[in-house]
Amino acid sequence: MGRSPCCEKAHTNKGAWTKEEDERLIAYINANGEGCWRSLPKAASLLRCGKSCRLRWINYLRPDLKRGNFTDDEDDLIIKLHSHLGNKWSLIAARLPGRTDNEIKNYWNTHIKRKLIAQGIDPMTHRPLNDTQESSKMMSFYNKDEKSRILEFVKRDNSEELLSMWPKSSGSSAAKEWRCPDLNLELCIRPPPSQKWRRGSDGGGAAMKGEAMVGFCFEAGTDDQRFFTWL
DNA sequence: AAAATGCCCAACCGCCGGTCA
DNA sequence: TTGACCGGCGGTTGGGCATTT
Repeated sequence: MGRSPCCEKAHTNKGAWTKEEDERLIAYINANGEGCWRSLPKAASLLRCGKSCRLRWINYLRPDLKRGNFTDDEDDLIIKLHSHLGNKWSLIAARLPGRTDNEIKNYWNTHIKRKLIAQGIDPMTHRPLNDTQESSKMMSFYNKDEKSRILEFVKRDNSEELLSMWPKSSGSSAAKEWRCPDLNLELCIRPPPSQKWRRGSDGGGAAMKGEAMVGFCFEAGTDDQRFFTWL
C-alpha cells in the first residue's frame, strides 16, 4: 500500500503566497509555535499543504532570517564547507546563522559555481578543471625524495614536520594551491576505522569500545595505503 | 518599442529515514 | 515486524524581472 498524499491536493492553493496567507501563517505560529505541519493549514485556516507552510516559514517568514547579499566571508565559508560536505545544504546552512539551505543552494547554483569555474576550479571536486596539467606543474615543487619524506611524515602523524615542508614561496600562486597528485587529502566526518587507530597506541586518551567518537578526520594516503588523524 | 534571451529564487516534487501503533 | 504517518532533504521547475538584440 502506497503512502497517502501529505494533503488533499484538490483543495489546496499553489504558487506564490499572498500577503494574507503570510499573515495568517505568522499569526498562527506566533501563537502556537512551530510543528504539526500536517494539521497546521486547517488550524490556521490556510488552503495550503502542510509542507508548503513549513517551507514558507523556514525559507521566508522566520524572524531570524538574514536578508541581503552574501558577504565575502560567507562565500568563503560556503566554498570551504561544500568542499568538505558536498551538496549537504542543510549542514552548510547550519554553519551560517540566518541563512537557509534553499538560499545557499540557490546562491551556489547561480553565483559560486560560476565564480569557481571562472577561476578554473571544478565546483564539484574543488580541483583544477585541467587537473592533469595542473598536477604535473605543481609537482615540480617536490622531487621524488621529498615526496617519500612527506609520506613518511604522514605515516608517523608528525604534523609539525609535515607543515615545515610546505612550499614557502608565498608569491607563487601555484605554491599556495599545491597538492600532491599521488596523495588524496580530504576531510570527512566518521568514526575511526579501527580500534587500534583510536589514539590508543600511545596509551593516552584511548576511547573505549562502543564509545561515540565524532570529529573531523584528516585522511591522507595513496591508493594502496590510507592514513588518518583527528583534528 | 518590442521581442528574445538570460538570470534569479520561491516553491514544488519525490524520496528517505525516524517514529509509533 | 509491518505499514502509515510525518518532518526533512536535495533536485528541479517555472514565473517574474532584467538585460540584450
